[in-house]
Amino acid sequence: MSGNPINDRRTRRRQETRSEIVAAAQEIVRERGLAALSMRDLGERVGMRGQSIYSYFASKNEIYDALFLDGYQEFIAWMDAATSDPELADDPTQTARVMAHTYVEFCTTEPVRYQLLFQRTIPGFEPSSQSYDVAVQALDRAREQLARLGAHDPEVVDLWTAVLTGLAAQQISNDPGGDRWKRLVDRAVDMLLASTPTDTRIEKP
Amino acid sequence: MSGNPINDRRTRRRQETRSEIVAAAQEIVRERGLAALSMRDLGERVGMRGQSIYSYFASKNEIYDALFLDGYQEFIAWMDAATSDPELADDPTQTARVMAHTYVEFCTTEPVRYQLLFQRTIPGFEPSSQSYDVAVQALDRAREQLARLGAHDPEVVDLWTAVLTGLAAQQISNDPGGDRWKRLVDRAVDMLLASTPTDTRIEKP
DNA sequence: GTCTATAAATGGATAGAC
DNA sequence: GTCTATCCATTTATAGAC
Repeated sequence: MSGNPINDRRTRRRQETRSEIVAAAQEIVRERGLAALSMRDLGERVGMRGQSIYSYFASKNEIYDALFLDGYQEFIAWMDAATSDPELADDPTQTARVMAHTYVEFCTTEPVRYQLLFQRTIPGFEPSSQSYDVAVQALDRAREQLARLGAHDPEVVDLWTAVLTGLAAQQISNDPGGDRWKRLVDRAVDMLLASTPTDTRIEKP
Repeated sequence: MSGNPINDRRTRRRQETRSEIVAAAQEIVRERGLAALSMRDLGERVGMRGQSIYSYFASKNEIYDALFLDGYQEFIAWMDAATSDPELADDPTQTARVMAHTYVEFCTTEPVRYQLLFQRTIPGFEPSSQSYDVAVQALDRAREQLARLGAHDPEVVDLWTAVLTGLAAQQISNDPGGDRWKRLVDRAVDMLLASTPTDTRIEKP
């Protein structure tokens, strides 16, 4: 990019500090909720005054945006890791099952992330267009995989996302830390598969 | 209670004002979200200073509690109205279908209420024991109705609530004002019914 | 790049006059 | 029962010294 080793070093340091700040922000919202993030606390946790954060992020919304982007990148990583098993390549049904488990686990292990990424519950926050692009791309990829089960019917995909989101939502708000709804994932998948007529599925090549 | 007509009148007036305040609070949260409720704004909307509200409610949490209680009473009213048709008395399947539609409609017509009653997303708010009792009672009644479909298996009920909550959640956060998920309710009910083996259902008397 | 100082707004809650 | 006055805490963000 620049070719100047001094500038390179400087921007690298800067990126490191930005990452530190985002990591600290993640800690805070995990412990106290999305709304409880304040620049003071954030600064304190990262070892500087709250005002100094503004040297790295122009506003609090930019911090939320970084969390949002980070969250979707983690989401992609989770899904990729779960579906990368070569045995799944020819088996869309099993792939869908694995994805279902991964999605619900992803949501319930970090409820705040679920809220930020999938529920859009933050008062004045809108993701930047770059972050939004990543989000759309991540969700499209997941939906595309599910669509292989019922290619002729987009409603089937919506039904899948609703069922899995519902399991996560109920788990988070009515049995946090438990598995009352998480353990129903397989049953839900069976139900969804049964309701998708085989003749609408794409056959193996 | 008192027998004193002057005190009666006074407490009646007082109750009227309390109701006015709760109604105004409902307006505010509907327009601007649960977190945006402030005593100042609330006072302004009801025609007094924010501080004067404290003559009726000891704290802001008491206002949330009144909204919570009110919301569950509305929930009961919706469910009763929807299931009071005498033709449903002998038909648990059709009753479940009607309840499903009513629940999703109830959640999506007032997302803030869904958030307050079913998602517990308010920072420091815990319902009072009285309000909590009403909530438990309301949910138990609904679950009891659904349980008639799969009496031997409480997991079936949890699956129902998850699916319906998921439809509402997706509708609210991904297509507010539309019907992309609402229109899948019948399909979801069919799917749920199909996954509940007939031999586990309670037969008509 | 981090600090101090400070602006400017907001919000919950209490005291006491009327 | 409602008001004024006020306290106190919190928070986002900017200006400017170092």
